[in-house]
Amino acid sequence: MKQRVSVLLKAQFERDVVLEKPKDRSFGHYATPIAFSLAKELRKSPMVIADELASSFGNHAMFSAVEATKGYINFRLSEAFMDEYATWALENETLFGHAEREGRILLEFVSANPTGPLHIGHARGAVYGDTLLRLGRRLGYDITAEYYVNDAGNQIDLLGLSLQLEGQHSVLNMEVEWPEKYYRGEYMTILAEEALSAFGSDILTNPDRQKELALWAKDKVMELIVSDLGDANIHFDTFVSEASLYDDWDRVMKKLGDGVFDSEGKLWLRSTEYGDEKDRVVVREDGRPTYLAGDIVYHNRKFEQGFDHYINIWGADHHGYIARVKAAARFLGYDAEKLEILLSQMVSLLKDGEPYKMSKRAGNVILMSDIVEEIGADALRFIFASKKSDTALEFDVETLKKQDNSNPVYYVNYAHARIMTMLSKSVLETETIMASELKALHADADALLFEALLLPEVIEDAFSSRQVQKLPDYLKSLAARLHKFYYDHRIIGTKDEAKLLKLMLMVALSIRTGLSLMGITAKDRMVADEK
RNA sequence: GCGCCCGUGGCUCAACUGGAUAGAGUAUCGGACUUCGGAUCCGACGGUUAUAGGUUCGAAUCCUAUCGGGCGCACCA
Repeated sequence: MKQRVSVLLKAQFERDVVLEKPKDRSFGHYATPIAFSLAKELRKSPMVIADELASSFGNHAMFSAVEATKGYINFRLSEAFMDEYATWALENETLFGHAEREGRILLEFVSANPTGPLHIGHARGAVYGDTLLRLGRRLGYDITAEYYVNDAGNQIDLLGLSLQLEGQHSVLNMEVEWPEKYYRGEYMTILAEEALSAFGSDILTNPDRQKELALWAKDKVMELIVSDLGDANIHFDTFVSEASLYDDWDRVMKKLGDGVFDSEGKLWLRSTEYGDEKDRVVVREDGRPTYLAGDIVYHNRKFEQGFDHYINIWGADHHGYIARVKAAARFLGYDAEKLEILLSQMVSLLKDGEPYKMSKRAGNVILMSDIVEEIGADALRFIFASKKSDTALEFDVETLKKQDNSNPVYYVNYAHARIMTMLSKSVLETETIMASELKALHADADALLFEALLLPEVIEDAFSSRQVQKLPDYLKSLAARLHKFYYDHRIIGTKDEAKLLKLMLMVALSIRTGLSLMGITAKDRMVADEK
């Protein structure tokens, strides 16, 4: 909708036009401050320019009014235009918000180590990534969701060791000496028991079988992770194993060319050349590759697949890592601009205003699965998508359990359910409702219709700015308008029933579509939990 | 010490990326049910946008400095 207005204005004014929504809707639906930027050039006051531009506009079917106010030019969309757009949307639900964007994007996110179940920090990155994925796909991009599995390196050795010790300690009741760092938690006990029944006790006691145990365990842990993600409606297209990449190492190293050099018996990446603080070790003295080596081969693999754009979502604690990976991309001969790295910041949970207790059982972390169980996947997704990903988030789980308007998921769902209830109570046929025209609406209905039609531009804005919180913000505001409208105006049994129900259908469509882009299924009925 | 992120009513967050009177929820106080779901709605209270300068028609947003907080500064991932 904004797109169409923008194109029209660009043609009319023969230049790019900034289009915004007036703070006060009584001014109109859209506005442009173009007169301010022309003022200097034309040596005239913005007021005069705005007046001239507005009056030169003439009549256009898309607008019912074009007016200049205090230097702004305000546009009011015509009812005919909005009715036509709404009718199209209702008849083409799956196309509503679609923008025919082209381009193949590789989106890598979560990529948590296969050494334990997902915690709450992973969950934020997961929700952020999956929401971006859904938004981008809606716009038409061809996006592959990828998970990089770090199944090589020290942490896998440590997984094998930890699991043996756990087995000796809690399954075989042996005395063990714990190292300084090891993996722990309920899942380790369960894995140890499983290992015992699958392979016998030797697997838990024989140091020579640690590696074998580790490789078995990381697959098990991955199953756990995939299941946790699935519970939140998050699914990946591809999983890339770090261990499987090293066969390619020699070839990729040659490709790095001058980007690497030998010193002190080690191989270094000359990352300072591209702004990194220091050069980084890629292969240690003993010949073992560092984590960076894997990431270089992995990113080479990404680029060789020829996507148009690459997005990585990393925990904010990895921000220092960005420079070296981008440097590697350039040494490999690729455009580092195509590699976009987004950060997802820390999460801290509260419960009744107090810090959420990390359970010993879980291994002193807050598990994603525990929170999903406590507040539900919908609430988790909604709240995690509600704040800019690159700033720290703090929220209280108790708020998300309430069933009133302090809980945004409830509030938005209730708006949808209200509409569904109205429709079921009306005697009108769908055809009658759809055949009615959205015209001669009062101001509240007009405002609600316009709000409902904004979803496509919210999707566009949220995806292109990578700020997914714009979607939940919009849904809360649309739901609020709906609730108020419902309170102020009766619909069933009035002479305007058909067209107002068509308006309701449009609002419901935007809510349902918006929620689905956050991986949440809109509710048709609200059922109170039994206490 | 260096780098990245951040600082907006008591609390949790917005503000169309430089635009009109800085908006929601929560908390507190006060209202609205013979009507489609009151799981809702309305009103009041609450702000020098951390501080100080600067840039311009215009700044919460951009620049500089200071203060405060988080994260990082591995041959760990």
